[in-house]
Amino acid sequence: MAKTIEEIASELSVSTTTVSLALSGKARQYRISMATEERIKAYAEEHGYQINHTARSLRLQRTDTMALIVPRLSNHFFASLAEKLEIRCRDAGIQLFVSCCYDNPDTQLQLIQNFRQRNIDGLFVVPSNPQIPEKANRFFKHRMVLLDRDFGLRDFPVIITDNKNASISLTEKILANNAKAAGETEILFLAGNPDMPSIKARISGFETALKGKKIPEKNIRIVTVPRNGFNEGTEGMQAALAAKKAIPDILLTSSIPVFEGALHALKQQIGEVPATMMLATFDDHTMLDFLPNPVCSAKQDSDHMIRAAYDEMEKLIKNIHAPQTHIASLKIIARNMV
Amino acid sequence: MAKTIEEIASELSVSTTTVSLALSGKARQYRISMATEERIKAYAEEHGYQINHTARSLRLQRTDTMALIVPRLSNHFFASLAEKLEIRCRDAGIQLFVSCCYDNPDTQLQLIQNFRQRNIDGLFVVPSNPQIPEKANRFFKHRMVLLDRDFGLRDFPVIITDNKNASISLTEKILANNAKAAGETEILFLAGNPDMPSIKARISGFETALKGKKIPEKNIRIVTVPRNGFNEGTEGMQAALAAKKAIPDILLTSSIPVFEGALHALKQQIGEVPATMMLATFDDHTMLDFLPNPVCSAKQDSDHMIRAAYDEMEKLIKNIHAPQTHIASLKIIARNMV
DNA sequence: GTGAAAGCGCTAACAT
DNA sequence: ATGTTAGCGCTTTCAC
Repeated sequence: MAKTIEEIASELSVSTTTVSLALSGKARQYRISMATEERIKAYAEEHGYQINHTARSLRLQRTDTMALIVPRLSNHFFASLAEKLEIRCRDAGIQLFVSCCYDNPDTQLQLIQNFRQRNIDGLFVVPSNPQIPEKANRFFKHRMVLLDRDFGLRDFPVIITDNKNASISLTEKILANNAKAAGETEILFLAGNPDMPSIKARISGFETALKGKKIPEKNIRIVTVPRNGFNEGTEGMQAALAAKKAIPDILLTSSIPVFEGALHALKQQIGEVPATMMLATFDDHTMLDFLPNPVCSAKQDSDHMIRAAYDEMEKLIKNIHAPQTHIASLKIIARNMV
Repeated sequence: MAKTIEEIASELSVSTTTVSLALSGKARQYRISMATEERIKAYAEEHGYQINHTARSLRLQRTDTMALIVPRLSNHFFASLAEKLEIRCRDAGIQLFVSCCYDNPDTQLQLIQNFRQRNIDGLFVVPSNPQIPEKANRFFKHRMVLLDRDFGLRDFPVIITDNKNASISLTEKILANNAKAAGETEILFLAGNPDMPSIKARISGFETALKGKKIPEKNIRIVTVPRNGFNEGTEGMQAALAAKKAIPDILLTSSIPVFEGALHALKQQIGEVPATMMLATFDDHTMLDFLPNPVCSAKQDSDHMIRAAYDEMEKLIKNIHAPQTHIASLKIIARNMV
């Protein structure tokens, strides 16, 4: 084991108070003499003293630890959130636990309980259903910031993106580039879990944008799948192709994994992704730049989201109860189109 | 605050010993009566008792906490490692800290010190240089598993992939599909930080595979860049194009970010990624399926790596000092080629 | 079958 | 300017 404050104290024939104060930089405040302070610091340095954070946490009732629960890290958007939040926390002296719940409410609840037992100071969570925050609140009296999904819980800070408007922009952008006659355009929106508010908003924006666009009702299809995953994207596209022989001219997807799954199904079923098919998706990925198709994506502003999320958490830590909903705007990125 | 064992004890007029034993499932072992055990458990349940992990950790000198340090989570390979390791740890009752060091040795050292102070039980790290493990070992007496990079430190468990052989396979695969005459084939390998053993092995495999392949020396270019990043990929490709007017017929890259950066540069400089250019990269990505080019990738077996890593850590925790080097094999995935 | 008590390492109010 | 000490909540040895 490493040296303790008590050992240092006895070896230097001073009290633990003195050592503690010197090492925590409170020497001035408590009028420890410069000489003593220096002597202690030098000795600690020499022997590689490392504070025991566990003991400190127990005493201070604060662990300088927070947690982030996301569905998956293999979804680049969440990985990016995690990366940025971890760095933001670290800058504040907080270490971050990162967990994946696969959008399973039971797993999420278990994680929350686990984090409660570990006395984390705050929780960032992408809630998998509207009940989670209420339940979790028994444990974290409002030391909780909700990310990415707005279930209308105004009692907590919520950080989301402007999905409806982005969906409108995305749809309009792609329609503006559509070479086909409106009457003959087949358009398909493949959307993950429609119970999620973010997905609801994306669908709603899509419908809004299509109003009065002269595309016949029968040519517009919205296929929802239970999750925003690759397999679900594949299955959704298979189902869509089976239901109607026509291959869509325009494909929108609600996330990158669904996008990938859908294209995978296309390759499987018809041997290729027709190069003229217009593609649009929520979230962004560099690889989209290299597809031959016209591709349009809606990139979330994860920097903004994390900044807002941490700011809200700081308010909670300071016991300021004024939860705000932050709506970050998305950026539409178009490739191979005007 | 939540109820403590002491409160429960006094409210039920039993001792803290009894409560502790009942709640930790050691009632049988210590011959607590069934009746008492049930009474305590029911009471704890009813009042939502949550163990205080901090206090427990202090007492047990064990936090049931580990940490993973990777360069970035925005690199899908590392995100995938993190996701899998977190789940593996959680199954074992361990919660995982995940941190990004951006391959900065100072950051990495700071993180390691921080984790030492937090008394984590074990550290998984992608070392950013060969000195890190030695330095970190002052803190973690061999409770450390090294991932992805083999600096030849046989004193620690190391989990890597068989980069050299994969590089040979990758190169041979793409050459076998090369339609051009060997004498006229321009081949470029764009490789991230050549100080990293993984990159060294990839370069070496590339060179080995090219021996006796009749491609003239002057047509083979290896451009190294300081990091396995997008920007570095872009700059590397720009440099390659500037140095020689010829656009390579075959492009290999050492990672997905470099791959993306390189293709980005191509689009910028010559307006497109020629559809006949043969592409090969280490690591894998679903999106590669959708490029029009012949594309070949070497996918790491992250499941295997994480399993091995955790097994090695378990040995260390049990004070079995028999560090092994695990070499996971890669899978070559070919698209638009035979 | 159950209880008393020490002690993990730290902080900070209070005493000197 | 520095020292004494209680106590954060838990586990476990030893005593009864």
